[in-house]
Amino acid sequence: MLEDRKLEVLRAIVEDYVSTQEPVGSRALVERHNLGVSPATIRNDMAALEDEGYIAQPHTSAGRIPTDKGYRLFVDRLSTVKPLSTAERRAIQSFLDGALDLDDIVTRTVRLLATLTQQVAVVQYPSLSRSSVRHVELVPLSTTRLLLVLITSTGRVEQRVVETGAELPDSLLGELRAQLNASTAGVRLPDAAVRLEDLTERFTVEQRPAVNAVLSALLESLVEEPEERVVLGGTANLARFGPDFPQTIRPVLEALEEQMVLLRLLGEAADPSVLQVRIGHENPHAGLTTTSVVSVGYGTESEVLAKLGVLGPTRMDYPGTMGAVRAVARYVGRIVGEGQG
Amino acid sequence: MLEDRKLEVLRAIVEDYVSTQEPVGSRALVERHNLGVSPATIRNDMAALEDEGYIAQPHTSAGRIPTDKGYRLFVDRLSTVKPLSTAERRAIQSFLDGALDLDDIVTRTVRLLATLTQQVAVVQYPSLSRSSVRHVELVPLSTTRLLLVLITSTGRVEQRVVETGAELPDSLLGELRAQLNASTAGVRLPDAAVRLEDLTERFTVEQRPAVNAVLSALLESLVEEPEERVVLGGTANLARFGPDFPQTIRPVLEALEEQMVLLRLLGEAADPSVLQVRIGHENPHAGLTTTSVVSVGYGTESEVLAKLGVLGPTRMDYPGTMGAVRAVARYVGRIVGEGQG
DNA sequence: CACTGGCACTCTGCCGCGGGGAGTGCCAGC
DNA sequence: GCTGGCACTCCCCGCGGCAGAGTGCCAGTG
Repeated sequence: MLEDRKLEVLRAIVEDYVSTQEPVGSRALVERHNLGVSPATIRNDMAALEDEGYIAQPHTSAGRIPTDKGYRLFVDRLSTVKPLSTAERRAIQSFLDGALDLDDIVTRTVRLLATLTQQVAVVQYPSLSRSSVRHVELVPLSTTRLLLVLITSTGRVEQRVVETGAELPDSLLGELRAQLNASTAGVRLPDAAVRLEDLTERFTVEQRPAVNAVLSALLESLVEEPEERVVLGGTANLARFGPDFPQTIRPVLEALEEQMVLLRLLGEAADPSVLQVRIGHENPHAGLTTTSVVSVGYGTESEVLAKLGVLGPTRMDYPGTMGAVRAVARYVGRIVGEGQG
Repeated sequence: MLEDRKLEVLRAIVEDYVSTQEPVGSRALVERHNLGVSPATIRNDMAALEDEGYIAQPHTSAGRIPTDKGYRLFVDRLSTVKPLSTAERRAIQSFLDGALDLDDIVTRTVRLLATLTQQVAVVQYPSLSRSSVRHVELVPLSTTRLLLVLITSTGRVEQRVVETGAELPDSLLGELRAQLNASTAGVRLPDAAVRLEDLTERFTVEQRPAVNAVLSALLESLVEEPEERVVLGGTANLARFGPDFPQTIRPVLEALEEQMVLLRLLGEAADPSVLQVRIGHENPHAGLTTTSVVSVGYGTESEVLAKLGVLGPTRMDYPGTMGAVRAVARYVGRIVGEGQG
């Protein structure tokens, strides 16, 4: 009984603090939530919760605010993901259905997430390594330079300029193009890299330098998993961060400019198909300790292709945000999945 | 003599205000700049400048700050573009020279501009309409869908999924690909659009629906000049905007999320090869009235391919910013120009 | 034993006050 | 036309006091 009420108190504190953004005291707590006890009793519980590190006082004789640990408990045990309203679901669908190509899908998704959650949205492009080769194209730019274009099953297009060193006649180019496509089309990117290995031998010694230049460029595109691109939106919502502003927002904006940081924010979940919540200090970046990240993978049923998520102040509406992130991920996954066929 | 000194006073006010960010008074003015007169004299000049609308007082008995009109005069007649130091020039060069492809060039440029000016940088991708067709590629996705890839002379790649409606056998696909390339390769984009017009007639009536689907998709890519993409960076520098923060930064962040707004910010100069400065209310966007934009076109000697620029508070170092923007534009123009060959 | 009401205490936020300082406008004088 | 001087205005800052909110503790009660 006692333990239960303490948890209930913590839940109430989190909810009130999230909605009012002000430290919450014992009196206000009993008034808003109908816990059937007096403020004094609540005070005892609060003292205990504070001892255990779930809440804290900004100053003596102020109300309590949740700590990161408190939010953690709230997310893990005291809340359930809030499903979206049907109106919201319909809005998501109609907003995403008009998308033309991959760029468009990603752009729309990031906007959608941002407006839905009123926070900063982050969407990663579908990963190369988990998609397969659709087509490889070689386009001559000059006698010794050509453009290598790699098209993947997710609709992504990678391009790269290759210096062949030696001259590359059209006939050879055609042959090479045919060979490349024959041995890689429909194959997973990492596997395709393997297939390239013995391709050199099918060409004459004179041809090899140029061929090898192309091959190694393609290999890099395939293997290096170059720049896993990340797009973000809704930065204007940072303005809602709070009054202790400039110090808070500066490092966040800086962090958001670094692709690497964004990738790490989304990354590293044991099972990426499960909603992941990183709260405050749990984040892998020093500038984001007053910030929480809600992220999840998206893709087909069998596979996660990339991740998306939302970033906001630790004091955020976790159930709502988690619901929105999960719902958007499902829709996007479905759409990207279709493109797979 | 008198007029000259008044201008000198205005110049001094702008410079001091930019560096201190505080209203500047008559005493401080004579101390820092060695105008050979007394504060009382300066006060008379200031009163005149205020009457004419070049400066204003935040409150009675405070110093003066420049108005938009004051900055305008400063930029037009009282300052010269400040050339970069050789160290800076060298840094620009080495930073941009490592670029691999067009994406990379643009990304690096935007970072460079942001760090150089300590402000928000905006770079537009080289325009399609001024470049020419390098290659058109058709890649089958399914029996009735294919991916159209357009590669331009600036290294840009446009992709689009086409629903052909009817089935499109490989042989026809090859024929169509050949025809498309034959009639458009090396041609300016708008001109290429014209060349497509009579292409339909070379195919049989049964083939035409599918062919036309492809043609119209390509036409759109060529003509519509779809999404002239704009990239920005250095948003963290918004944190330096000032203490009257949240109200100021919010609309700016919102404006920066709109591609259309960014385009208009850069756009619409009579001669885009000349540095353009938009000060405060001169901007075409309501949220950016406390903001100035310094922009200029970049490209080859004969042609402007796109624009880039910097956005910051009206209270900015105009000579330095203008110098940096101009220098970066020149280097980028040179690099993009090389790719033209 | 858990809960309650009461009480004393602490700290914040806010208001009004007053002085110092910076800056101005004006005027009389050189 | 420039200058020094002077009175005036207004902002900013620190101070003290007061109300309010919240706490911790304690003694009392079912």
